[in-house]
Amino acid sequence: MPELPEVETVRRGLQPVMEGAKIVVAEARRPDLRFPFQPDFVDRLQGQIVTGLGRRAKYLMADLASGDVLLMHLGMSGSFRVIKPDDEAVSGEFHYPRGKDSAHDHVLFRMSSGADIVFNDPRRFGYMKVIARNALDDEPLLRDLGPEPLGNEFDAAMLARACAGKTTSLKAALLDQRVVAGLGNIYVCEALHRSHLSPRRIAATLSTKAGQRKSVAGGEPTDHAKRLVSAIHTVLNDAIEAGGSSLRDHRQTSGELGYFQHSFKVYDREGETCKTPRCGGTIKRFTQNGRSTFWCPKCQK
DNA sequence: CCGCGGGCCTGAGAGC
DNA sequence: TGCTCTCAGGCCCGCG
Repeated sequence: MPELPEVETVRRGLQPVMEGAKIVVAEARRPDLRFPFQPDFVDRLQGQIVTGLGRRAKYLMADLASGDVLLMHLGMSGSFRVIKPDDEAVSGEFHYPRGKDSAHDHVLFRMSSGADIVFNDPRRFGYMKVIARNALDDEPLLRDLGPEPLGNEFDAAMLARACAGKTTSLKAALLDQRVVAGLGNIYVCEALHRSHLSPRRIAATLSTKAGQRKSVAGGEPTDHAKRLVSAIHTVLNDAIEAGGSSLRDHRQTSGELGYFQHSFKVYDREGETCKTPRCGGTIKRFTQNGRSTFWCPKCQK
Protein backbone atom coordinates (compact mmCIF):
# COMPACT_ATOMS: atom_id res chain seq x y z
CA MET A 1 0.00 0.00 0.00
CA PRO A 2 1.98 2.74 1.33
CA GLU A 3 4.25 4.91 -0.69
CA LEU A 4 5.99 8.02 0.55
CA PRO A 5 2.86 10.17 0.99
CA GLU A 6 1.06 7.48 2.98
CA VAL A 7 4.09 6.85 5.20
CA GLU A 8 4.52 10.57 5.76
CA THR A 9 0.83 10.85 6.67
CA VAL A 10 1.28 8.07 9.21
CA ARG A 11 4.38 9.76 10.59
CA ARG A 12 2.48 12.98 11.15
CA GLY A 13 -0.26 11.08 12.94
CA LEU A 14 2.12 9.22 15.24
CA GLN A 15 4.46 12.10 16.00
CA PRO A 16 2.23 13.90 18.55
CA VAL A 17 1.69 10.77 20.66
CA MET A 18 5.19 9.30 20.30
CA GLU A 19 7.65 12.14 20.41
CA GLY A 20 8.73 12.89 23.95
CA ALA A 21 6.70 9.96 25.28
CA LYS A 22 7.92 6.71 26.80
CA ILE A 23 7.08 3.29 25.45
CA VAL A 24 5.59 1.91 28.66
CA VAL A 25 4.65 -1.46 27.19
CA ALA A 26 5.60 -3.02 23.87
CA GLU A 27 4.09 -6.27 22.68
CA ALA A 28 4.81 -8.40 19.60
CA ARG A 29 1.82 -10.68 19.27
CA ARG A 30 3.37 -13.19 16.90
CA PRO A 31 6.95 -14.34 16.34
CA ASP A 32 7.38 -12.72 12.96
CA LEU A 33 6.17 -10.26 10.39
CA ARG A 34 8.06 -10.47 7.15
CA PHE A 35 11.08 -11.51 9.20
CA PRO A 36 11.25 -12.96 12.73
CA PHE A 37 11.39 -10.30 15.42
CA GLN A 38 14.79 -9.93 17.01
CA PRO A 39 14.99 -11.87 20.32
CA ASP A 40 15.57 -8.61 22.23
CA PHE A 41 13.03 -6.58 20.23
CA VAL A 42 10.64 -5.87 23.10
CA ASP A 43 13.38 -5.37 25.67
CA ARG A 44 15.07 -2.70 23.61
CA LEU A 45 11.81 -0.76 23.29
CA GLN A 46 10.17 -0.97 26.70
CA GLY A 47 10.97 1.90 29.00
CA GLN A 48 12.52 3.97 26.21
CA ILE A 49 11.69 7.62 25.50
CA VAL A 50 11.05 8.33 21.83
CA THR A 51 13.09 11.45 21.18
CA GLY A 52 12.03 11.88 17.55
CA LEU A 53 10.00 10.26 14.80
CA GLY A 54 11.39 10.63 11.29
CA ARG A 55 10.98 9.09 7.87
CA ARG A 56 13.46 7.85 5.28
CA ALA A 57 11.90 6.73 1.98
CA LYS A 58 9.07 4.39 3.04
CA TYR A 59 10.58 3.72 6.49
CA LEU A 60 9.46 5.27 9.74
CA MET A 61 12.34 5.74 12.16
CA ALA A 62 11.78 6.30 15.87
CA ASP A 63 14.83 7.60 17.71
CA LEU A 64 15.12 6.19 21.22
CA ALA A 65 16.91 7.72 24.19
CA SER A 66 19.04 4.56 24.44
CA GLY A 67 20.75 5.34 21.15
CA ASP A 68 18.73 2.74 19.27
CA VAL A 69 16.47 3.46 16.31
CA LEU A 70 13.24 1.56 15.67
CA LEU A 71 12.82 1.00 11.91
CA MET A 72 9.27 0.34 10.74
CA HIS A 73 8.11 -0.59 7.24
CA LEU A 74 4.45 -0.94 6.30
CA GLY A 75 4.93 -3.36 3.41
CA MET A 76 1.79 -3.58 1.28
CA SER A 77 -0.96 -3.64 3.88
CA GLY A 78 0.47 -2.23 7.12
CA SER A 79 -1.29 0.50 9.06
CA PHE A 80 -1.06 2.20 12.45
CA ARG A 81 -3.97 3.27 14.62
CA VAL A 82 -3.76 5.60 17.58
CA ILE A 83 -6.27 4.73 20.27
CA LYS A 84 -7.09 6.33 23.57
CA PRO A 85 -7.32 3.47 26.06
CA ASP A 86 -10.74 2.98 27.60
CA ASP A 87 -11.31 3.34 31.31
CA GLU A 88 -11.02 -0.36 31.92
CA ALA A 89 -7.47 -0.39 30.64
CA VAL A 90 -5.30 -2.15 33.16
CA SER A 91 -1.69 -1.20 33.36
CA GLY A 92 0.37 -3.55 31.24
CA GLU A 93 -2.57 -4.93 29.29
CA PHE A 94 -4.24 -3.75 26.15
CA HIS A 95 -7.98 -3.35 26.15
CA TYR A 96 -8.40 -1.30 23.01
CA PRO A 97 -11.52 -1.95 20.95
CA ARG A 98 -10.97 -4.95 18.68
CA GLY A 99 -12.17 -4.71 15.13
CA LYS A 100 -12.99 -7.41 12.63
CA ASP A 101 -9.39 -7.81 11.50
CA SER A 102 -7.78 -7.56 14.92
CA ALA A 103 -6.30 -10.99 14.25
CA HIS A 104 -3.77 -8.95 12.29
CA ASP A 105 -2.95 -6.52 15.09
CA HIS A 106 0.66 -7.65 15.38
CA VAL A 107 2.47 -5.00 17.41
CA LEU A 108 1.16 -2.85 20.27
CA PHE A 109 2.73 0.11 22.05
CA ARG A 110 1.33 1.74 25.15
CA MET A 111 2.75 5.23 25.32
CA SER A 112 3.13 7.44 28.40
CA SER A 113 1.29 10.10 26.40
CA GLY A 114 -1.90 8.14 27.11
CA ALA A 115 -2.21 6.57 23.67
CA ASP A 116 -2.13 2.98 22.53
CA ILE A 117 -0.59 2.44 19.12
CA VAL A 118 -1.63 -0.63 17.15
CA PHE A 119 0.22 -1.94 14.10
CA ASN A 120 -2.03 -4.02 11.85
CA ASP A 121 -0.76 -5.84 8.77
CA PRO A 122 -2.81 -8.65 7.16
CA ARG A 123 -0.27 -9.58 4.50
CA ARG A 124 2.73 -9.26 6.77
CA PHE A 125 5.06 -7.81 4.17
CA GLY A 126 5.86 -5.14 6.75
CA TYR A 127 8.54 -5.44 9.42
CA MET A 128 10.20 -3.75 12.36
CA LYS A 129 13.80 -3.82 13.42
CA VAL A 130 15.78 -2.13 16.18
CA ILE A 131 19.27 -1.00 15.27
CA ALA A 132 21.92 1.16 16.91
CA ARG A 133 21.94 4.71 15.59
CA ASN A 134 25.70 4.60 15.11
CA ALA A 135 25.24 1.59 12.81
CA LEU A 136 22.67 3.29 10.56
CA ASP A 137 25.19 3.76 7.77
CA ASP A 138 25.84 0.03 7.65
CA GLU A 139 22.19 -1.03 7.78
CA PRO A 140 21.48 -3.14 4.67
CA LEU A 141 17.83 -2.03 4.59
CA LEU A 142 18.86 1.61 4.23
CA ARG A 143 22.33 1.52 2.73
CA ASP A 144 21.41 1.49 -0.94
CA LEU A 145 18.49 3.92 -0.86
CA GLY A 146 18.66 6.78 -3.34
CA PRO A 147 17.83 10.41 -2.58
CA GLU A 148 14.61 11.61 -0.97
CA PRO A 149 12.41 12.86 -3.80
CA LEU A 150 11.40 15.91 -1.75
CA GLY A 151 14.93 16.57 -0.51
CA ASN A 152 17.31 19.27 -1.75
CA GLU A 153 19.71 16.86 -3.45
CA PHE A 154 17.07 15.45 -5.77
CA ASP A 155 16.95 17.46 -8.97
CA ALA A 156 16.93 16.90 -12.73
CA ALA A 157 20.71 16.57 -12.90
CA MET A 158 20.78 13.92 -10.22
CA LEU A 159 17.88 11.97 -11.72
CA ALA A 160 19.49 12.08 -15.17
CA ARG A 161 22.76 10.85 -13.72
CA ALA A 162 21.02 7.98 -11.91
CA CYS A 163 19.25 6.96 -15.12
CA ALA A 164 22.23 7.35 -17.45
CA GLY A 165 23.12 4.06 -19.10
CA LYS A 166 19.94 2.37 -17.90
CA THR A 167 18.35 0.29 -20.65
CA THR A 168 15.26 -0.49 -18.62
CA SER A 169 12.01 1.45 -18.82
CA LEU A 170 11.54 4.79 -17.13
CA LYS A 171 8.73 3.21 -15.10
CA ALA A 172 11.02 0.50 -13.75
CA ALA A 173 13.80 2.98 -13.05
CA LEU A 174 11.52 5.19 -10.94
CA LEU A 175 10.33 2.17 -8.97
CA ASP A 176 13.97 1.31 -8.19
CA GLN A 177 14.55 2.69 -4.70
CA ARG A 178 18.25 3.14 -5.49
CA VAL A 179 17.39 5.73 -8.14
CA VAL A 180 14.97 7.69 -5.99
CA ALA A 181 13.57 6.44 -2.69
CA GLY A 182 9.90 6.55 -1.81
CA LEU A 183 7.94 6.25 -5.04
CA GLY A 184 5.72 3.23 -5.70
CA ASN A 185 3.38 2.07 -8.42
CA ILE A 186 0.71 4.75 -7.96
CA TYR A 187 2.88 7.83 -7.80
CA VAL A 188 5.18 6.68 -10.59
CA CYS A 189 2.17 6.29 -12.88
CA GLU A 190 0.82 9.67 -11.80
CA ALA A 191 4.14 11.52 -12.12
CA LEU A 192 4.76 10.07 -15.59
CA HIS A 193 1.32 11.18 -16.72
CA ARG A 194 1.70 14.66 -15.30
CA SER A 195 5.03 15.06 -17.09
CA HIS A 196 3.61 13.57 -20.33
CA LEU A 197 6.31 10.90 -20.46
CA SER A 198 5.69 7.33 -21.57
CA PRO A 199 6.29 4.61 -18.97
CA ARG A 200 7.89 2.65 -21.84
CA ARG A 201 10.52 5.29 -22.55
CA ILE A 202 14.07 4.07 -21.98
CA ALA A 203 15.33 5.49 -18.68
CA ALA A 204 18.62 6.64 -20.20
CA THR A 205 16.79 9.14 -22.43
CA LEU A 206 16.55 11.50 -19.46
CA SER A 207 20.14 12.48 -20.10
CA THR A 208 21.67 13.96 -23.25
CA LYS A 209 24.27 11.23 -23.50
CA ALA A 210 21.67 8.53 -23.36
CA GLY A 211 23.97 5.74 -24.47
CA GLN A 212 26.77 6.47 -22.03
CA ARG A 213 27.45 4.40 -18.95
CA LYS A 214 27.00 6.52 -15.87
CA SER A 215 30.56 5.75 -14.81
CA VAL A 216 31.76 7.40 -18.01
CA ALA A 217 29.64 10.52 -18.18
CA GLY A 218 26.15 11.39 -17.06
CA GLY A 219 25.45 13.99 -19.70
CA GLU A 220 23.10 16.87 -19.06
CA PRO A 221 19.53 16.47 -17.87
CA THR A 222 17.00 16.86 -20.66
CA ASP A 223 13.86 18.96 -20.41
CA HIS A 224 12.09 15.65 -19.88
CA ALA A 225 14.07 15.11 -16.69
CA LYS A 226 13.19 18.59 -15.45
CA ARG A 227 9.51 18.07 -16.18
CA LEU A 228 9.56 14.72 -14.43
CA VAL A 229 11.23 16.04 -11.28
CA SER A 230 8.74 18.86 -11.14
CA ALA A 231 5.83 16.42 -11.54
CA ILE A 232 7.21 14.17 -8.80
CA HIS A 233 7.43 17.13 -6.43
CA THR A 234 3.91 18.27 -7.19
CA VAL A 235 2.21 14.90 -6.98
CA LEU A 236 3.94 13.90 -3.73
CA ASN A 237 3.26 17.22 -2.04
CA ASP A 238 -0.38 17.22 -3.13
CA ALA A 239 -0.81 13.63 -1.95
CA ILE A 240 0.70 14.36 1.46
CA GLU A 241 -1.62 17.35 1.73
CA ALA A 242 -4.56 15.00 1.03
CA GLY A 243 -3.52 12.49 3.70
CA GLY A 244 -2.34 9.95 1.11
CA SER A 245 -4.38 7.65 -1.14
CA SER A 246 -6.85 5.12 0.29
CA LEU A 247 -7.61 2.27 -2.07
CA ARG A 248 -7.89 -0.71 0.27
CA ASP A 249 -5.74 -0.53 3.35
CA HIS A 250 -4.40 2.94 3.90
CA ARG A 251 -5.87 4.88 6.79
CA GLN A 252 -4.58 7.86 8.64
CA THR A 253 -3.74 7.00 12.26
CA SER A 254 -7.07 8.51 13.28
CA GLY A 255 -8.85 5.93 11.12
CA GLU A 256 -9.82 8.55 8.54
CA LEU A 257 -9.26 7.76 4.88
CA GLY A 258 -6.81 9.68 2.75
CA TYR A 259 -8.44 11.27 -0.25
CA PHE A 260 -5.77 11.71 -2.92
CA GLN A 261 -7.27 8.77 -4.87
CA HIS A 262 -9.89 11.25 -6.05
CA SER A 263 -7.10 13.20 -7.73
CA PHE A 264 -5.65 10.26 -9.68
CA LYS A 265 -5.35 11.04 -13.36
CA VAL A 266 -4.43 7.54 -14.53
CA TYR A 267 -4.05 5.03 -11.70
CA ASP A 268 -7.02 2.63 -11.55
CA ARG A 269 -8.76 4.60 -14.33
CA GLU A 270 -8.48 2.15 -17.23
CA GLY A 271 -10.96 2.98 -19.99
CA GLU A 272 -11.69 6.49 -18.73
CA THR A 273 -10.99 9.67 -20.68
CA CYS A 274 -7.63 11.34 -20.13
CA LYS A 275 -7.84 14.49 -18.02
CA THR A 276 -5.06 16.31 -19.80
CA PRO A 277 -6.63 19.45 -21.33
CA ARG A 278 -7.46 18.98 -25.04
CA CYS A 279 -6.07 15.40 -25.05
CA GLY A 280 -9.22 13.30 -25.15
CA GLY A 281 -7.25 10.04 -25.10
CA THR A 282 -8.29 6.88 -23.28
CA ILE A 283 -6.42 5.58 -20.24
CA LYS A 284 -4.84 2.18 -20.90
CA ARG A 285 -3.38 -0.46 -18.67
CA PHE A 286 -0.64 -3.00 -19.28
CA THR A 287 1.85 -4.99 -17.24
CA GLN A 288 5.45 -3.92 -16.75
CA ASN A 289 7.80 -5.98 -14.58
CA GLY A 290 4.81 -7.79 -13.18
CA ARG A 291 2.95 -4.64 -12.14
CA SER A 292 0.06 -2.74 -13.66
CA THR A 293 0.95 0.45 -15.49
CA PHE A 294 -1.79 2.99 -16.20
CA TRP A 295 -1.13 5.66 -18.82
CA CYS A 296 -2.48 7.70 -21.71
CA PRO A 297 -0.80 6.66 -24.97
CA LYS A 298 -1.99 9.86 -26.62
CA CYS A 299 -0.33 12.48 -24.41
CA GLN A 300 2.53 10.51 -22.82
CA LYS A 301 5.49 10.24 -25.19
C1' DC B 1 26.69 -5.53 -13.11
C1' DC B 2 21.97 -5.36 -14.96
C1' DG B 3 17.20 -6.49 -15.76
C1' DC B 4 13.58 -9.54 -15.04
C1' DG B 5 10.40 -12.98 -12.89
C1' DG B 6 9.06 -15.60 -8.85
C1' DG B 7 7.82 -15.65 -4.30
C1' DC B 8 6.35 -14.03 0.12
C1' DC B 9 1.08 -13.43 2.56
C1' DT B 10 -4.04 -12.50 3.07
C1' DG B 11 -8.34 -10.60 1.49
C1' DA B 12 -11.51 -8.47 -1.79
C1' DG B 13 -14.04 -8.83 -5.80
C1' DA B 14 -15.51 -10.94 -10.19
C1' DG B 15 -17.40 -14.72 -12.58
C1' DC B 16 -19.62 -19.09 -12.62
C1' DT C 1 -24.06 -19.46 -0.99
C1' DG C 2 -19.64 -20.96 -2.27
C1' DC C 3 -15.99 -22.14 -5.14
C1' DT C 4 -11.99 -20.59 -8.09
C1' DC C 5 -9.39 -17.21 -10.14
C1' DT C 6 -7.10 -12.73 -10.39
C1' DC C 7 -5.26 -8.90 -8.41
C1' DA C 8 -3.33 -5.65 -4.82
C1' DG C 9 0.11 0.47 -2.74
C1' DG C 10 6.68 -3.58 -1.65
C1' DC C 11 10.84 -5.65 -1.94
C1' DC C 12 14.34 -9.64 -1.63
C1' DC C 13 16.57 -13.18 -4.17
C1' DG C 14 18.31 -15.94 -7.79
C1' DC C 15 18.70 -16.64 -12.67
C1' DG C 16 20.45 -15.68 -17.28
